[in-house]
Amino acid sequence: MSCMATLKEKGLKLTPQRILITDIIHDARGHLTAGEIIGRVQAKMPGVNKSTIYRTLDILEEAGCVYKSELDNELVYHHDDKGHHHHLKCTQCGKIVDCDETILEPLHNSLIKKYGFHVDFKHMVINGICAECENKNN
Amino acid sequence: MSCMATLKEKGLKLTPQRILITDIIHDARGHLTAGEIIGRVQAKMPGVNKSTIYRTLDILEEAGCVYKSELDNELVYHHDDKGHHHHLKCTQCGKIVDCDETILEPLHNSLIKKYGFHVDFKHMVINGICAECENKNN
DNA sequence: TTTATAATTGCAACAAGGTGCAATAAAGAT
DNA sequence: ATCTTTATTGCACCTTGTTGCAATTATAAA
Repeated sequence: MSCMATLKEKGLKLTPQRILITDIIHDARGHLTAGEIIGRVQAKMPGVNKSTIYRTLDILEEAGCVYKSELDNELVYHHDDKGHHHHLKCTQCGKIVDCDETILEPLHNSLIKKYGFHVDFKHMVINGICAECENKNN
Repeated sequence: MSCMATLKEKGLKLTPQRILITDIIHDARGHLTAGEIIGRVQAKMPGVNKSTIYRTLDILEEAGCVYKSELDNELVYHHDDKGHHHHLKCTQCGKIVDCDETILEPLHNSLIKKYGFHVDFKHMVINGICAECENKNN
């Protein structure tokens, strides 16, 4: 539970809402959409406002406790300690395949060389056509 | 103006609204946000509803006349004939650097090899830290 | 030129996410 | 245990984008 400690170090207050939200993300395996988080929070603590939840998620993200990415025009969050990985999303069948981080290393390096640009490659979502759909199409 | 021809071939109707929207994207250099398009359309033809505009943009995208991408949680559109390129967006200073398509070729190939996944690499937005900000930080 | 028909529009309502502000509550000081 | 300060909450409202549906209009046929 170092998330709480991290927040405290930043001079942030440990409110019941924040503790609950952090616990929910901790307990989840894989990612949760903002909507799922809102549902789970309000099930345990009715009356918590969605803006509180969005704000807390932003704080946790900035503190490095949680990663935020975008899937299907929805924000998704997951806890730090699952390791970085990326999502290959098939725009035809909707299937999502996880792929590991190393595949983006070469791109990372060439962008630094050519543009001095340091990419933030955490849980990217890459759209395209998966192997099965590609076969069906041909 | 082959956009209009393309729409006609698909059995779609050439309404004044569609013609205006298509012209505006044609006339623009670089990309336009959805909001900018809505503003320009309504300046020339007041009363056109935003849902008409969003729907037309989707149709034009599916017809291959226009490319849609996402910049800063906003949809941006640009006309076909500017060629593919990508945007490197600095999350610190907000600056956007265009980079050319070839830089993603190796990734494209390795995703096909490892996962059989055919990435749709049109006008991606890649977040990170630009050279200048990186220098300032150190 | 009129008519038939299917596509399209505008509208109203909705969903996700974000923001300014007054009321509230956590945390340290007394 | 109480007070003070400052962060945080909830609220109401806003923005971008989407959707179902009745009214309208482009198009092609008569």
